[in-house]
Amino acid sequence: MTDNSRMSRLSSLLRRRGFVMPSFELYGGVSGLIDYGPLGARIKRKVIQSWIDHWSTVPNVVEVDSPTITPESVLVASGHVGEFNDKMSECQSCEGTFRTDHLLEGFHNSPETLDAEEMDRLISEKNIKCPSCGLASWKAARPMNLMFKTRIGAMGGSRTAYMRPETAQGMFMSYPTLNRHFRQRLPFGALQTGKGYRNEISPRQGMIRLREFNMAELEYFIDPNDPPSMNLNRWTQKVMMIPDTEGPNSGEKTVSFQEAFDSGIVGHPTVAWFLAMTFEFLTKVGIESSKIRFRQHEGTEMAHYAADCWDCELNGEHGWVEVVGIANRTCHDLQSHEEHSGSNLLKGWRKYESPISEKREYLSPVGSVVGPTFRERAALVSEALSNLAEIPEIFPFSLALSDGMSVEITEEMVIRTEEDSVLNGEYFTPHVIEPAFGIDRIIWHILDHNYQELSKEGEDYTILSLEQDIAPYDVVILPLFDKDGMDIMADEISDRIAAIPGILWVKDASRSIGRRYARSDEIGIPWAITVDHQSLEDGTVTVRRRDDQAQVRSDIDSILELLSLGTVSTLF
RNA sequence: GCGCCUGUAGUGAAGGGGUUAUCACAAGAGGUUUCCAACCUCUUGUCCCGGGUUCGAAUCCCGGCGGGCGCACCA
Repeated sequence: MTDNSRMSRLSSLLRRRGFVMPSFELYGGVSGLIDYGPLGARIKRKVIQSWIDHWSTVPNVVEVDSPTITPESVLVASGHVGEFNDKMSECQSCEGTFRTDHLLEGFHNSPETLDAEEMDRLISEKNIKCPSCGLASWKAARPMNLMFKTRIGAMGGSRTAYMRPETAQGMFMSYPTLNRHFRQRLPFGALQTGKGYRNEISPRQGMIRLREFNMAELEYFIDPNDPPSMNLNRWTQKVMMIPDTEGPNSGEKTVSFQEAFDSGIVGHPTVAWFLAMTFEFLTKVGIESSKIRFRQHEGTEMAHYAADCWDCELNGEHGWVEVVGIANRTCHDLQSHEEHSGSNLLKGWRKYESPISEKREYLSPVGSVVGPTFRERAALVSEALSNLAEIPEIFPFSLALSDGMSVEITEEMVIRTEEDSVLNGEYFTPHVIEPAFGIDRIIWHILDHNYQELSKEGEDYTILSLEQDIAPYDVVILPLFDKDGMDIMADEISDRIAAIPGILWVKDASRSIGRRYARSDEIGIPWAITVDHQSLEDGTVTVRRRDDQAQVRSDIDSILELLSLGTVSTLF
């Protein structure tokens, strides 16, 4: 089948030149898994490095690294196991698929607690009909588990585990370490890049829906009473924002980040700041700003952990695609981990502006009287005494215990005590603002937005106008002819470039010079150094700029210096 | 997961129950050439996998795997 679309030409290029290709093709391939080839792997590494550098400019952000294999208990607490174990029922006549517990709503108090067999029995007992075609013939309910399950330990004592569906849980696990590292002072954040896994029902669209994918996430822990904000005027561009259509600001807006926050489109100052930071990052790595928009989640599409979420979407050959989610996860994760683990290390400390001193009066039980009088219930009496809101003036009085009984307290059972307490602050569970980036999707859009199909002297011509920081090579070395000493000089220059840290080069000496320029333009090498006859005489070479094919001649020493500084463009 | 379409060198395609599967581009070696895919010679390399039908299957049939689109799903 002939497919002449721009997307298929771009995909062919990516495969042909070694950017990305299907994995395990020797054995037929596996859908949802891709390889980055020699050029793609370079780009991926550079994008991730740019991402780390970008977010590391935020004060109090550090990098961590945690395992991809995650014990089940962690993901039970985070809610992923529950969310992932939904049963699905499929209609036999129209093939509509629905969550089984949703079908059973109204027929059972807590349908989500039933197992698959009970669900199926209930479905047939109640003669539940398909919402789309109205018939009642269902296939057996099946669990839809989108996590890859595995076991830690080979033999009987092994524990159930899953490949992580997000890197975030690793950062929550590190919270006590981070809190200590930052000396208990919020806000602070941890970032992590790495693989995440989702056993998608039907991966599609090349690099867009993968089963194993590269994520980059930042968990920024804040005091909800004092959320950090930034001067948003640093970013002047206007961007498209689509607030929740059910919310008060519905309708597409084109606003600056400052305007978005001032007008309440984005309600949270830290979220607004992160939207702007996200925009800045994407444009820095070569995403076209006109193809960026932010869309707020509807209440119904919100993840189980989020109170508010903005997606950053990019427009490309696949339409608008979500590439970043900026979620206010509130205290959901830390609180849930606190409850499930019983740890008390997942708190933040909020110091009061001035200490609160409190004079408190209470009745202290006299053990030698209370003990013998109430025996095994003495502890309940002590507890009830310390919980008394007001101290009775008249004895004896009746004291209600937590077991529902009351006892009579006489004067000699207690001593009236006064205590001065000073409260300097309080513990609370920090909130988390999380920007989560899908690196593969971003890479696809970098390639898409920079893939230029041009015409040069009547012929098709392709340039990949990658940013210098993202390009797979910084420079290509081209001897005009591979002889007469030009070959030797090219090798000498290559050796000197190889000694510059962080600069990647490639030499190409085969076929005509025009063809070699075309080859390097096609894979996005920003600069070409050409050694010609004049080079042999005076030590100068030409530098060619990929994007407009302009050439300047300069001596090799200054070119190498500019290359190491990343300022070759000042030559033009 | 369902339905429709689909799978031939690195890429894009043509063909097709019968000797050795075709073309372009790309790639490698050599030649030529004083800066933008030129040209000449030579070279490498392909029918997704498994089963069936058949004297014979890359071709027909079935299944699997992969890809595209639609439906469903999508933290």
